[in-house]
Amino acid sequence: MSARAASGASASNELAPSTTKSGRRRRARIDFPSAYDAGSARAKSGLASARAGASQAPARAPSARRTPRPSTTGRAHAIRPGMPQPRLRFAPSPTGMLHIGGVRTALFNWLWARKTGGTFVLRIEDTDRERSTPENEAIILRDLRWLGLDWDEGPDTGGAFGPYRQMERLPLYREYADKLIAAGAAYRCYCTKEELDAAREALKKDNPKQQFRYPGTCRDRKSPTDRPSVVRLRAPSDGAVAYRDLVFGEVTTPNSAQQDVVLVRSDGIPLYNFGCVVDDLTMGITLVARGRDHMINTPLQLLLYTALGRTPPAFAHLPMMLAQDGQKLSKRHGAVSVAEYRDRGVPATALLNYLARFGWSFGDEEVFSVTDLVAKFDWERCGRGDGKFDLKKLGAIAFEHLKRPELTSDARYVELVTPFVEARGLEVRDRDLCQRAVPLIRQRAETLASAADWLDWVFRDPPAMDDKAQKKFLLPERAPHLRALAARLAELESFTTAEIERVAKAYLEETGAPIGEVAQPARVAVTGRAASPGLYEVMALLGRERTLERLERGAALAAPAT
RNA sequence: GGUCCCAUCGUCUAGCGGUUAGGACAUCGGCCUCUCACGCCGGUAACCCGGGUUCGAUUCCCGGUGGGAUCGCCA
Repeated sequence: MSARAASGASASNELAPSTTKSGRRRRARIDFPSAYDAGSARAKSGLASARAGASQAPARAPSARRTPRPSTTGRAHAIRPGMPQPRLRFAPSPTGMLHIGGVRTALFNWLWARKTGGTFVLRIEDTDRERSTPENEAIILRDLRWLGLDWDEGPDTGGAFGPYRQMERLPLYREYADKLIAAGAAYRCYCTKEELDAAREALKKDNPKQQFRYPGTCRDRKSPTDRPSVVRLRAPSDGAVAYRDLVFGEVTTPNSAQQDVVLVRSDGIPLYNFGCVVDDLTMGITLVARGRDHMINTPLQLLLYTALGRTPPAFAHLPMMLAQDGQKLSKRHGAVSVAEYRDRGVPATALLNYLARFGWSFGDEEVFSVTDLVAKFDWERCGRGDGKFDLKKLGAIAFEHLKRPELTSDARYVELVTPFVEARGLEVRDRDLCQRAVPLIRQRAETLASAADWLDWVFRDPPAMDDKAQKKFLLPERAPHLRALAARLAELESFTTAEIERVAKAYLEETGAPIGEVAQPARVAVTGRAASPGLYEVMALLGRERTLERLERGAALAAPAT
């Protein structure tokens, strides 16, 4: 890695060094009693019951948890004519930066939407009023745009299913909460948070290992009071919920694991699980793809769909992306915010490529353009094992994207690198010059920041002189070589790489000077560094005037006029 | 502790009953070479353990162990 860094000057333009860890995967499986999983017309499991509402899934799946292999023919998520247009969503909470775990989730949803011709919805889950801010929302939108993950419906673009911010949909939650209460699937609870917290603490003191469960105080309360109340789910205690995850296969959870969770706060604002269900329902979401950390919420949400008498969407959970030490990815474990990678010069396409390969694979292929990804993505190729984020691998992918013209054209490269060059206090006045320089540095930069460093001498006049390089190569006895070379180059008819090389070779042959005693000093004179693209290419790029000027200056530095 | 999930090189992964267990990153050699790179060649390196099923398990089943997720009027 260190090798690709600009050796001459600033060193750390590379992505951090690091280590990573393991992960594994396995085949996936799909379909669920969802109206949207097209495949086999799976029975809409006995939903619809209101009372203690809950689908009585095959209470306790016998054994066979690991579903067989997905049949090529009956893929629940297969694209087939006649099925409703897929509607996917990414529902970030504006409580912080957009981080790479979230981007991975957004990406998979986006890929599927784009691949199937479906719709990608951006929904802002801002019901945590303590932490949500408009600033964070703006940052999330900005970063998604930078990544190119465009949405068809969202808070800024609007759409037929809006509004797209949960705080603007409060009446809807109230309506659905009332439905649940009317159906007996939920009830008002007047217990205060303080009372419950106290009880929770008491239990913790008594029996730390036991899980606190709402005691059911208000479950059968007959007389409403004037006190503030929350809406609680009347959770069923027997039976089980089963669904077929597109990635994990069949998942069965006993209802005994459920609790009378709070659905709506006393101030009328819904909690995650409820708002999420109401929105996915009312926004017509057909497939919910999200991180595995949400897998625990799915059975409860399924219970809610059932209680509401509605068909749930299909679900796909993605394995977790952990930090290199196996811990949950967070600010404390390396960079997690998208903005950070962008600022470090990782091209968006490279970040997307890396993230797509995380939990998804396509044979032995490692490098994909976004177009490739859209064409090749498939839930079936998603793995199940959690993985660890590997900065080095991201760097390698970024390098490939920057190196290959088919992934980043010369013109595109110029666009991408310009801000980084300007950040160094330089001006890219001559775009054409920059574009001609790109081929010379492609195989040397892993990030755009590094690329800008490699380009420094192209735009800085005179070039910044590296002390060590100057001391080592611009020796007094080399000055004559530089002057002689300059003199010969001055005579050249066409100042091209081939001609320059011809003249240089001839000079070496005639004088018998070791190439190292001429080329290295010349390189330092012309670029200010001991490491650079090929000397002849560099000179041709700079042109005769600047080359001669720099050779003379180098000679002067080597043998100061006395 | 309850519930859910996972388990192939250091890392990301391929594998879908029979392979010398493949690729990529990383790492170690070498070649190429005007420097640095790129590239090329080669090396080290993995099926968590135990039972089944089977003529044959990395692959299927069960158990164990290990790891992760989650148990809030957060999302």
